[in-house]
Amino acid sequence: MRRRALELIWQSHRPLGAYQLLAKLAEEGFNSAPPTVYRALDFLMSAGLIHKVESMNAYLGCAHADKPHKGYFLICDDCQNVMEFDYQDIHQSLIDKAAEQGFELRSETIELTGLCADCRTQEAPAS
Amino acid sequence: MRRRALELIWQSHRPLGAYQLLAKLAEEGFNSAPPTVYRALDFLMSAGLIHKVESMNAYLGCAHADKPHKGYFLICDDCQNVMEFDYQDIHQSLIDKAAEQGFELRSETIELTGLCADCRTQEAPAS
DNA sequence: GAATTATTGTTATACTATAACAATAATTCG
DNA sequence: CGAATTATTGTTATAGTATAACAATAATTC
Repeated sequence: MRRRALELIWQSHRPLGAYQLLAKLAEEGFNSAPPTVYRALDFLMSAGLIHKVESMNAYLGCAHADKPHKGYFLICDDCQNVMEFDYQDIHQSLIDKAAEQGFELRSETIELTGLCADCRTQEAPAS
Repeated sequence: MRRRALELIWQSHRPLGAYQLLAKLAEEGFNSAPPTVYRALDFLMSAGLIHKVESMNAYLGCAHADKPHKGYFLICDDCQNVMEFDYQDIHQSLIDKAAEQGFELRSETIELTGLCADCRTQEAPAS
C-alpha cells in the first residue's frame, strides 16, 4: 500500500494532494481512509522518498532519494509542473546566514514559483 | 477591521493562524466569520504588509513593508519565534538558478527551521 | 443624490489533517 | 513452533484551514 502510494506519486509529474492520492488508491480497491493515506505519506517522507510542497499542500516524488532532506522546488504557476533542484551554494549560504544569527539550521522549505520555459513561450505569442 | 487585524498580527511576535486572529477579533466585538478574516489577510498580503508562513499555515507581520514580496523566515522549532531576514545574495542566486532552466521567477517561499540562539542555550544544559 | 465600486456580513460547504481506538499482519525470540 | 512484541492497516469521528455564493452596507464618483 505504501509502495503503491509511492508509485502513484512517482507517476504524477506534478504534486499530488493527499485526497487525490486517496481517490486513486480507492479506485484500485485499497480501502484507504484519510489516516491510511496520511500515514503512508508520513512514512514516505521520513524515508526521504517524497517531499511535501508546503505552498500547495501536495506531495511530490523526490528526484534524488539518496541524498536526504533537501527539497528545493521550481513550480510553474501556469502548468503546475515542478522541477526539483539541488543547489549546494544556496544551502551553504543559508546555513551561514542562519549561524550569523545564532540559529542552528535543521530544515529548509524552498519553493519558488514563476513561469517555466514552455509556458513562457506560450504566453508570448508574438515573439 | 483590516487595520485592527494588522495591529493584532503585528503585536504577535509569532505567526498567527487565521482562526486565532478570528478569535481575537471576535473578542473585540468584530463579527468576523472566516471569510471576513481571510479577506483581510488576503488584502494585507497583497498590500505587502504581512506574509503567510506556508509551512505553518500562519500569518506574520512583514518586517520591512517597503520592499515588497520577500519573506525569508527563520523559524524556531522550539519557541516558534520567527525572524524575518532579507538576503540579496540568495535572492539573486535563485533568480540566476531559475533562469538557467529557462524559468522566470515570480515568488519565493523560503522557510527555514531550526533552533534559535536562546533555545540552543537552553537545550544544552551542561555547557 | 443616483450610480458605481469597495468592503463587510452570512450561510453553507469544501479541503486538509489528525486523534483515538480496533484489527490484522509481521517479526522476534525463548 | 507459538506466545509475545512490534509494525502496519482499518474505522469512526472530528479538528483545523479555506473558499464559494449571495446579501447587505458603506464609500466614492460624477
